[in-house]
This record gives sequence, structure tokens and C-alpha cells, in this order.
Amino acid sequence: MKKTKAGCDLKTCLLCRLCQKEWIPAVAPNRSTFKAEKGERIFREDDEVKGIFFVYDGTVKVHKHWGEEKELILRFAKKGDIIGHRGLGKELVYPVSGTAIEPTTVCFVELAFFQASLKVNHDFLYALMQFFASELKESERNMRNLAHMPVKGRIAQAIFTLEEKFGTTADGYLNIHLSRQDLASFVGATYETVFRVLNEYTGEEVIRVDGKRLAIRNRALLKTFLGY
Amino acid sequence: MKKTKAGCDLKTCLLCRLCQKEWIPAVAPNRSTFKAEKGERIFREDDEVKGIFFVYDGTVKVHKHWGEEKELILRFAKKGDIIGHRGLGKELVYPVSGTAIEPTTVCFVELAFFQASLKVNHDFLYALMQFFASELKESERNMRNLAHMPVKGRIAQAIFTLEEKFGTTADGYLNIHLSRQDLASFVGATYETVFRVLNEYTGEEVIRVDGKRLAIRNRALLKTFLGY
DNA sequence: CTAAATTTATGATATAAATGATAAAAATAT
DNA sequence: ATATTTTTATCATTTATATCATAAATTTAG
Repeated sequence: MKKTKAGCDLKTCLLCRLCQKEWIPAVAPNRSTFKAEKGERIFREDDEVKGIFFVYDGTVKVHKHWGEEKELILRFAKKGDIIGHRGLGKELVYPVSGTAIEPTTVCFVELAFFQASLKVNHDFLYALMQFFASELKESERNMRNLAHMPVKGRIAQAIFTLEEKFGTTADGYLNIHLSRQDLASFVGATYETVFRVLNEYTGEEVIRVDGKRLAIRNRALLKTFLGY
Repeated sequence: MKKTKAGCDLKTCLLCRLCQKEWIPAVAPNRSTFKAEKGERIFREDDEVKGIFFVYDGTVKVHKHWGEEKELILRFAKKGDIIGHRGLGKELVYPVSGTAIEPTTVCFVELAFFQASLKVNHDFLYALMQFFASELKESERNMRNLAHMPVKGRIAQAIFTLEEKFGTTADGYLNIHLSRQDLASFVGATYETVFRVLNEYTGEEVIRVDGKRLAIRNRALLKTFLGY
């Protein structure tokens, strides 16, 4: 990652949005901005936590590895999102990695300063607690799905999740470019299985595929694959 | 659940342990104590959040259902543990159920008072945030395991998790009585598969089984099933 | 203390999804 | 502009795990 001279606008990240205005001048000198290219690791699972990152521009996958070859993508982060916060808790080790999936700019805040920000800004701490509660809720829902929902349903779920997070462009495609392998890692299946299911969905005219882009064609039908 | 006249000792739960001493007199009139028998639901997934519970005595499983028949157990809670807190966040709906797996006593605190406690006790809020971070970390690790680790490994993992949480009795057995079905729901597999794996482990002299009790016989060997 | 219900035990069979293998296409690097 | 790497496309085969089926043994209820 390369450090950039230009800093962030002090307006987009979770920290700047939720702390008291009076705290912003303290944030300014304590943040630094980096650029990561596509595929570059921003922080690495099992490394010591040095601080917290905020996505300023671009898209990041948050993932956990299994062996050399396999991984599970837990979520995607875009502009304004916090990443690396799973390193809070007791052990100061990142339990996940963060990797840019397109050219990305991130803001970095050292751990000590981040913790000070939490001490000073009660509302920010409350918001962070609620944010963790939401992420836990989502994680546990995904876990239940992983245990009981077939791959076809998990892919439907993933498409809805991505749509909610990234929205769609004018032509109806999801506003994110995802490799098949990343989609597979996101739903917890292999590339081949995802490939097959995507073909099924396309044949059933449920979705439309164009390279790395995905569009929902028949929302109601896609929803039916979520149920039990 | 039956309300009991005798209240808690105001010392065991997360709230009483972490809030300021000065706040305890406020807690006293705002908590009520209930008894749940084995198998009784304490709070139900999809119900509106009325408040937060603390396990005062007994054991509770926290689980998410899938259809009529299936469920996934996310964690177990014992004396002192908080349950129902996943209902915080935005939507005030429990995303999970809590069910007593042995006769259990719980302390109940209404949501409004719980939120007031968080406003007043900064350290408690900080601890709760950290607790959420830990639970999220564990949830995501379990999710990765569900996606990539075979059942045999997940059972090994479950045994270690249960040992850490409940400890062992003098004769080496885990200090929790768990039905095969609950163990299966905890590792995200079927009863039959768990039954088979448990037989394998017993044959390999890795564990010892006695009714609903489990003991580790060969810790080193059991550990080898965790790896990739 | 007996009846009903639940939990455990166990084998046979089915199936969803992973693995393995290979080629073509596309993207990235030199 | 060409070479190298990565991503996509497929199909055949294997395997882990779920499903089905049934009986015995416990546990709980009346």
C-alpha cells in the first residue's frame, strides 16, 4: 500500500460521521490515507492489530482463509465502511483479512487514537456497539443458511445482499464486479457449483449474467429460493 | 416461565458486574427473576424485544430455526451470561430463540432500563461493545468452519468449545449434559452423522461417552482433527 | 407404576456438492 | 505485441453427508 499526500475529507467515514464535531480537529492529524491496488491486502488475518481502517473509495472483501487454497468471504466494504474493527475485543489480532477487489483508497487510524475516540465520544461508542450487534445478527443468519440452506438459495441470498449494499446501475446490473471465485467464496461453495447454479438461474430466466456483472430478471422467483 | 419472589444477588450478571456500584440500587427494582423448566422457551425468535435476560442459574441454548424441524445452535449460556442482547441493533426483534436445556433461573431487565444503563455506564457500554466483537469473531470462525471443515473436525471444535465454557468434573467429563440432537444442531449436522462420528472417536479412543456426558481421552489426537 | 413420548441406535440408500481434469478466453505483465 | 497468469467454461467421477426406515432404550407424563 502506498501512502498518499492527499488526506480524506473528514466527512465520509463512520468515525467522522458519528463523533462530535469538536473531535474532528483531533482526527485530522491522526489519520493517514493509503492507496491499495486491485488484489492488494490491506490487513492480514493473524497479524497484530495496529489500527482501524475506513474505506474512502473502492471495494474491499473481508475474508477468512482455510488452508492455502480456500477462503470464506464474510462481507464486502465500500465507501464509508469501517474495516479491521473485528480486531478490537481482547486479543489484538485481526481475525480476518481485508483485500481490495478494485483500486481502493483507505483511511487509517492508529488503535490508540481510535480507542481514545471511543472513550470521548459516547454516541460513537453506542453506534459502534449497535453496528457490532447488526453484524453479529447477519453473521449468525448466514451461519444458519450455511448449515441448512442449499447453495442455490445461498446464491439467491447473496445476490439480494449485494443488491442492497451496492445498488444497481441504470441497466439493472448490480453495481459490483465480482469474480465467480469470489462469489463462490462468499456463498461458501466451490467455483464449479456456483457456475452450475448460475447457469440454472440464467436458463430459468431468474437472472442475467454479463461477464462479472449480475442482474435480477425475476425478483419474485429468485425470492422463492430463499424459503424452506 | 414463572416469576419468583426471590430476586437475584445483584452480583452475578454482566450488568451488575460491570456497571458502577452507584448504579446497583437502580438495578434492584428494575429486575425480575423467572424460572424456566427444561425445554422451556425464554424468548422466541421473531418476537418483539421486550428486554434483556441474564442467566442466573442453569443452561440455555441460543438457537435459530430453519423450517419446522431444523435449527442451528449458536452458543450456550450459563450463569452470569447475557442472552437476548442480539435484539439490540435497529430492528427490535429477537433474531434467535433462548431455550433452557435444564431447569434455569433468569433475571430480566426491561429494554428501556437496559438502554439507560448503557447511557449512564460508559465502561459497561465499552465492555458490551467488546463482548459483541468477541462474539462476532467467534461466529465468523464458526462460519468458516461450517463452510470448510468436515463434520468430524467441527465436532472436535465443539468439544473444545464446550470444555472451555463448562469445564470438566472430577471424573473428566464435560460439565454439561447435551442430547445428541443438540450436539448435532450445535455443529450444524444431522443426528445420524454425529452419532457415527462419535462412534469413530470412541473407537479411536479419542473420547469417552457416557450417556449424555462426553470426556476427552486423547487431547492431542482430538486436536489433529481441527487442522487443515 | 404404567403409558406415551422422546432420545438413542444402526443400516441401507440417495444426493448435493466437492474433486479432478482440461481447454478456451480474458486479463495482466513484460 | 507477445507471453504469462488468471479467470471462465465444461464434464465425469467421487465422496461426505443427508434422508429414510425401524427398533430398542430411556425419560417424562398421567
